[in-house]
Amino acid sequence: MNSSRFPVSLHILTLLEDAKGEMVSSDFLAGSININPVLVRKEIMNLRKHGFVDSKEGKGGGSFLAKSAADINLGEVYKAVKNVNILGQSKNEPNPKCPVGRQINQHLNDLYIDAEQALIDRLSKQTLAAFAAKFK
Amino acid sequence: MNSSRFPVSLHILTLLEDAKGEMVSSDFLAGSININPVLVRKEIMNLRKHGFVDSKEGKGGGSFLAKSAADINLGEVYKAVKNVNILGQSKNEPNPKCPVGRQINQHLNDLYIDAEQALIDRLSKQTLAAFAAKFK
DNA sequence: GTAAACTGTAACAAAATACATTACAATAAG
DNA sequence: CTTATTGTAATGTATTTTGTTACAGTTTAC
Repeated sequence: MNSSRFPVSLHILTLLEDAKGEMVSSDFLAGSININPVLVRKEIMNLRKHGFVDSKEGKGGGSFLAKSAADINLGEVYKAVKNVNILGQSKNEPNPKCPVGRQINQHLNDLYIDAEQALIDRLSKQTLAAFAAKFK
Repeated sequence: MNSSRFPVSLHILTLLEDAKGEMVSSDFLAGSININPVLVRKEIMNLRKHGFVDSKEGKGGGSFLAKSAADINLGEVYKAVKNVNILGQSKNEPNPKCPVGRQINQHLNDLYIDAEQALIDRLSKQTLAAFAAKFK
């Protein structure tokens, strides 16, 4: 997917933590983030798939954290949300007749995995609880 | 700019290191990377601006490394190329009436800077020379 | 039991971004 | 003076991201 999924997801999670277990509607979330409610629901679908939140349908429904904010770290959130390579896509097909072109995707990939791990390690040091506490 | 600037720049630099100081034309580079020569020249403009390469116009012209590959590390290359936030853009305007919306961009930004620094630190451990040597 | 407030999800539209192409002036070599 | 090349602008095309509309399904409350 896209480029603003992490900020959107973190914004959602922060609002849910703020709500202290109260149901929060996708319309309310969308209003704070200032994006379309359908996008919020799509993002919530993903957060739910990863066990961070749960939702209740019907009148008075909405979403809420499925586990304590202290048990969610930002590295996990990042992993739940990222699907593109951090250092840029290498979707193109380099020239296989060139020794560099032939091997570069493999080497880039190795580099990506290593660099991204450093990023995730850093993010994992911060919990959602700690992040949300900054808004107090 | 875009998502494939880092791989393209690194591909260029690797080819130039491979060429051992010989001039390499943007057409040749574009052929290995399999993108348009104009994009290569634009990327080279940036690499030149950052002192990694130099170019010579006219017949027989092309580009070459402006300093030893041992003195270029991948963190520098990353910094020369990245202009979007690593964790995604937060270009949108969250609702200023919401306590979370009002402050989130500042907190996201702090997080970005911290996380990106971890990434850069990791990338900085590898030189262009070491990366290019993998293609031997 | 039906109206209201929601979620879930698909289909489509619009906007933004990235990438490619064309064109051509300027430069340098031979 | 011809040829190969960079530098750069302008424009077109494709891809990706985001927004919108629509509506079926679920739950609540009266």
